[in-house]
Amino acid sequence: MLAPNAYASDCPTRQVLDRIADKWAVLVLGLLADGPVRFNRLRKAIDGLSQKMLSQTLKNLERDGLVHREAKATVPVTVEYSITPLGRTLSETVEAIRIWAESNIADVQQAQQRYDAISHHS
Amino acid sequence: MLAPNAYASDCPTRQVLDRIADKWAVLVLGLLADGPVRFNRLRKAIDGLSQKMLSQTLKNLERDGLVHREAKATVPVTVEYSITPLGRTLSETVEAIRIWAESNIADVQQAQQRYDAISHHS
DNA sequence: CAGTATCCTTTATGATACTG
DNA sequence: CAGTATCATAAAGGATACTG
Repeated sequence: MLAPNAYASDCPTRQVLDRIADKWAVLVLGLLADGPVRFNRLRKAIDGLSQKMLSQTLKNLERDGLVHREAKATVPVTVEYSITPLGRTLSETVEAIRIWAESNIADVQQAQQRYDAISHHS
Repeated sequence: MLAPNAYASDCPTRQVLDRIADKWAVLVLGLLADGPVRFNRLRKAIDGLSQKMLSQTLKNLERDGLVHREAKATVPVTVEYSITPLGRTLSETVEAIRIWAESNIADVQQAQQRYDAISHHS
């Protein structure tokens, strides 16, 4: 069996990478990892996320089998999004990235200041 | 000490997340994790990556202290990019994502086909 | 409530040409 | 070789209005 080569553009792995390389998807998945959340609640929870982008992000995540959508026949309708088992396995590795970011933000910012100070006229 | 909240737009952690949520950055970092590589070699190694995007990506990675740039005074000049210790710690967690993608691509594709089959007129 | 549809602006990216 | 500069275009995203 051939190992996929993520450096080739026609590799399906890169499609997955592209989806994950989506800041909204990462943040949505992170929230859903803690339990089911309704549409508007997600929207309010993630600062700067527009309705359009949320809708689009959720649709992609659902299509990829990472998130489950359940509409309840109330009036008005309520829709609950939850993470799937597959999505959960992904969210765990993505969580590692968030933790890295939180742990190393100081180093990164320091590097940025050094960089900006040395000519590299921003 | 306050824990950063990645869901707030003004959180520096989200800046890091945004950088990582960049498919080219992920791919470049992945290649550099295996050893130093010159500019044009990187360009050829990553399918679909234009000179402009590579240049931009490398500049960002360097500014964040994740990648080191070293110009050698040959004629013509050769520039070698290498991963920094900080970059290496990140690349290890990012590598987990690539592995996830390669391991689960089949499930994702199957989910996509199911999704597309059920109305959801693409 | 949970979206969709449309329009419009901004941003990202590609192509090309040029330089130390 | 390793870029930068410029222009053109495509894609992403926001605002607003509307719907089941």
